[in-house]
Amino acid sequence: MSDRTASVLHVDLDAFFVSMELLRRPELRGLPVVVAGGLGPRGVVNTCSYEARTFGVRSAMPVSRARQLCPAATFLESDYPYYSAASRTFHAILRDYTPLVEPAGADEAYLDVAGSERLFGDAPTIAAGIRRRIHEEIGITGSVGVSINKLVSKVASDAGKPDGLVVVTAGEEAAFFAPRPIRELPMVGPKTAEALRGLGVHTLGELARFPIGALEARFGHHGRELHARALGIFDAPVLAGHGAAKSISRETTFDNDEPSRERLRAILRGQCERVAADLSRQDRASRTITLKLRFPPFETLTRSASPGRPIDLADELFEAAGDLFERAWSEHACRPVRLIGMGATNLQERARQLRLGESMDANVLFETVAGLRDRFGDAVIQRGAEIGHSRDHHGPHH
DNA sequence: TCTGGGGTCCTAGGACCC
DNA sequence: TCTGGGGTCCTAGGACCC
Repeated sequence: MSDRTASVLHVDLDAFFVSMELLRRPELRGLPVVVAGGLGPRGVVNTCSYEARTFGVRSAMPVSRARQLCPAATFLESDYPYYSAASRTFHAILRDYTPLVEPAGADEAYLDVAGSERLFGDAPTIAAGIRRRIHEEIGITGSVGVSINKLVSKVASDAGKPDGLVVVTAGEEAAFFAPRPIRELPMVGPKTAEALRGLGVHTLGELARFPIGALEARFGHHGRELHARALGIFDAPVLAGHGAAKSISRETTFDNDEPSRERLRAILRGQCERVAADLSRQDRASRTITLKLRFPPFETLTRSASPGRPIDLADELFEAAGDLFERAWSEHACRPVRLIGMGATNLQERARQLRLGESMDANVLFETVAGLRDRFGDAVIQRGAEIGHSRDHHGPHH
């Protein structure tokens, strides 16, 4: 069948945040542990230990639900600065084997080792070496899938979790996929899975045998793609690096729905400053600004505007986002807001120079603030109007 | 159960241009 | 009169991923 050799690896750290917490809290090993982005009333689970999973706890689940399912679990708040050092070590290990490393988040990446085999051995040998080094140098376990493409390697590493190595030899892709449930295929989320089950399709083998025409009638172009993927066919190559960002955004969900126009505007202003700082560091400017509002119970709207020229300063972002906010909010009768956010999209390289007489002080200030927030977290510096807000109890006190 | 925050990609309709 | 076809940009929303 295939004359390609299996040289694509997907490497994934196991229950990354929880594994890192267990390193410094070994007394919790073997117990249900849940790490959540926030422990407030609207927090959701980031990662949980395999012991917690036996109670039905899952990623992206509301913390309130996780507490019901497993009241005995230890609940911890995510500590991103602590995890990021391990993440850098992880990616550095991978780059020791090939420059062809495509990061896919803090705790996973794809590698193509076709050009590295003379130096380091065949792909399964390299996979074993990577797993050993992750364990020795970070102290946690990782899983690896090896196959001819990114899709099959991803499914393979998931199948081996935790602490697994799964090799799918060339030509065996469809057979490896056939018995697996459709939800294990990347691109089949809750909605697509429900629609497929409605067609009587529960496994990837059933999906592969389903008539393409019927899939296209139901899912459009999506249908043809689903069918190909069910057979393990996937062409996108491993691309080094992560490329320039296509959008930059910040959003905030309130513990209690926020009714105050002034406080909403102040939060929005802070978000514009953070986005402006990111734009500045990446030398990018935005041609489209998007405002996001969510009203209770869970009704989300977005409004966007494209000013005539690319913009990148906090004042410019806030001028656009503030206008969008005023219009959208009054359309919704100034109801209390569950979430407010803004984003810069349609990014392009920033060509602008600092104009004579422009407020250099303000730009220097913003970049200083951005640097402090990088090192100590977003809560370290806040505008006066943000202080005393309901979400502050998450942050450090000064 | 009651749903974070940061992203990517796709669709679909309408405006506008040739 | 009352109408083609293609291309591009913009906006709003939604599915999906980590």
